[in-house]
Amino acid sequence: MELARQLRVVVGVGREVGRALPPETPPAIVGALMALGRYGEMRMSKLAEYLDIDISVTSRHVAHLAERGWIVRTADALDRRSRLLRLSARGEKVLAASSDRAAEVLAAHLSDWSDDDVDQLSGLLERMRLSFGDCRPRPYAADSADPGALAGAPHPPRTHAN
Amino acid sequence: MELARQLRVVVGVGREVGRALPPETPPAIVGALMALGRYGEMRMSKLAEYLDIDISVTSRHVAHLAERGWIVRTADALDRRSRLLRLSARGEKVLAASSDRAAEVLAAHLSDWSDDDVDQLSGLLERMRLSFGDCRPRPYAADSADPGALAGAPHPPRTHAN
DNA sequence: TATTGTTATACTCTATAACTATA
DNA sequence: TATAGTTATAGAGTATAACAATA
Repeated sequence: MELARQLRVVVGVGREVGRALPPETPPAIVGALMALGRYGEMRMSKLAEYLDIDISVTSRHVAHLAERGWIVRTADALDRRSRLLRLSARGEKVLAASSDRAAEVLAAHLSDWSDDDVDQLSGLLERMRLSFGDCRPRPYAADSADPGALAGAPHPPRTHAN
Repeated sequence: MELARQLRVVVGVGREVGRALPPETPPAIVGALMALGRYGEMRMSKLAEYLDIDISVTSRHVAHLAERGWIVRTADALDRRSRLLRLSARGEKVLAASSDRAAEVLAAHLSDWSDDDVDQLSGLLERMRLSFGDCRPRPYAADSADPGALAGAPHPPRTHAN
């Protein structure tokens, strides 16, 4: 599976794009902004799912965003344990600036790519994301000799759209 | 440029594949093994270029590989400052095991992808790598007002293939 | 009792700078 | 003087575990 090696390579490309970002908006922060900008208001657990990182890490990123006034947190009427997160006006501006910078770097390196090529790659990556789905670290690393662990209802019922 | 956001996504997928690797072979180490397995014997600076990381980081990874006997280092007769790196027999085995594990994870998530789809994505990623070329961190972050910095012969002459 | 989110801690990975040896 | 590589140090990013508040 040659794809495995290519994936390591893409991580390198991601680093390169990240290096071009200003210090105020490191890659992980921009990733959080992008997720909120693309999918709109959501709660912490959902953001962690989009970012494919543990919720504890997400919590720190969100604190970082809130300290700078880039997001607003409103109470979730249906579950007072959590709050809903969305970009503020300032957050939108920071996101736009970061996205523009990232796009510049990509455009500079991909100058000989046609729009179709870029769209094709983008589409395949989006599809790959969907194929991977929610794949954050999980407490079980069980091999096949643990029939009960995954049975039953591993996920709690969702009481409202999020 | 939607592609910028997709790139963050791929980084997440890379993490997911990395999480499946055993602790003895963390993702960065597997990346080094893969580069040596794919491109064969090379010197440190060339490996750093493939991995898109600073040579100091590469030095530590290589030390890690050497301590475990996964590579052999032979003298470079044309330049005694550097040594040539290549996989040992044990290194080949470790690489094979790691690649297999990574391939398993990918296959599990991409079970509904056709071979053509995978090849297409793999090809586009390879092309993207070539488009980015050598893009490790550089000491100059100069904007356009520095005409002399990049002129002349920025790279030393290559006295032999590496 | 289970779940959401927070905090403390440790580990992986990478970059910068100072240094040695060789070209 | 310049380059290849090493080591020390600092920082970003993430995972694990213990915890508080709510369901």
